[in-house]
Amino acid sequence: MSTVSALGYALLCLLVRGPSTGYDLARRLRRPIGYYWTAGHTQIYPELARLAAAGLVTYSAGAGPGPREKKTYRITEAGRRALAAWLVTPAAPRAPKDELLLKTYAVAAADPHRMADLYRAAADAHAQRLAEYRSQLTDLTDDGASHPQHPNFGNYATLRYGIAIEEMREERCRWMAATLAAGSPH
Amino acid sequence: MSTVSALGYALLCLLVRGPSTGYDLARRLRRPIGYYWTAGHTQIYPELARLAAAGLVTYSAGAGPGPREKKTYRITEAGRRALAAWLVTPAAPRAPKDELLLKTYAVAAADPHRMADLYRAAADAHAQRLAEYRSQLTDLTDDGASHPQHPNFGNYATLRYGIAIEEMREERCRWMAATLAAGSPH
DNA sequence: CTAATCATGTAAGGCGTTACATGATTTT
DNA sequence: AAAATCATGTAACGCCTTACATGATTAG
Repeated sequence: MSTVSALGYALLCLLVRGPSTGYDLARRLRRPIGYYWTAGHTQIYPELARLAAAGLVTYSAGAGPGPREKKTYRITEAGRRALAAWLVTPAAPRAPKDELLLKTYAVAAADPHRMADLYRAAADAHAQRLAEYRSQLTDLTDDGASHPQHPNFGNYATLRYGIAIEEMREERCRWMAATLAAGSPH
Repeated sequence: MSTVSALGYALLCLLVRGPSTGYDLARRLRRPIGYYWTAGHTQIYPELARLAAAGLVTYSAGAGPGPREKKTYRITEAGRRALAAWLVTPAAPRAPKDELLLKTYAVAAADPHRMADLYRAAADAHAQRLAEYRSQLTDLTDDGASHPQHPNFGNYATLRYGIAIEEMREERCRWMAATLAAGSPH
């Protein structure tokens, strides 16, 4: 009984939209999925081999640029069924290791002005990412991807989610910076 | 050159507030930190040994309830300095593996009504957690922890952060459920 | 001429979870 | 009598990152 890992399903999520090489999957993982899921090629190649062994993907091999063959992977019918079943399964709750929240818990153990700087820098990083997301959202909206039937609705919905996350985090970081600065006159 | 892991700093974050046994640290990690950082005792005990070897904590041993000695750990001056330095260091950006966002990306590959059920269930889970957080926030506010000088300000700030996260996620999940339902008449 | 891109893999080591192992005291 | 709590550890295994390894083509 071969259980598929979350990474395996992430690859199926990409392959259900079209065939790819392992290299191409690594590239497609970087954007937009890379904002909330990452994997390097060293994880992807062995995982593709496992998916192929389980019959969830197939591949056709040809001449590659390097010393090895280039393999193009496709999702199978069994792969589609496994993906559809996984998609509607509730995720087991996992604690999302958030280093900034950990630092917030112990904020009293460091200099308040230096901590305020940290939150200001984090807020700026969130603002920058927000700008990227918003420009991508404009393109998708122009394509009509805001309708659930549109093939790119998944991209649209994840972006809306991501934007809401970044907005909230930026606001929280600004609040922390302001509160720390106000509470500790220099 | 002993580099301390994030878990090590998490333990220092707890020990800076007071001495604890390894068992007690596991308990204190569950709430409120457990919402955004977890560790079982099997990780904690070896990590405490490493922190002790690095001179960041010390312990006093006594008779325990089981066959082994009970050890009470305390943070050292070197530990306080290391913690303070880490707190003001910007975190390396790590992708926060979010399974629900992955499923959102591939939402088109499953039945829309079943997916709407998934988002409704997730929204309810966020609502339940919100209720817990809000009741804890009330207690802290009554204690005056909303001021940055108060010893429990760290708890207050993390809770405010956590509440903002859960509010945003609940709202996003409700939007997904409603949009999917509206887009696919039964 | 150098760097980036395309393309595929292995190996070592750290991080994290689950299972195994022991045993006294307190609560149900 | 059984279960939960207090208390500390080891071992096996899976996930993930970093480093190592190869080599053609294209862009600057």
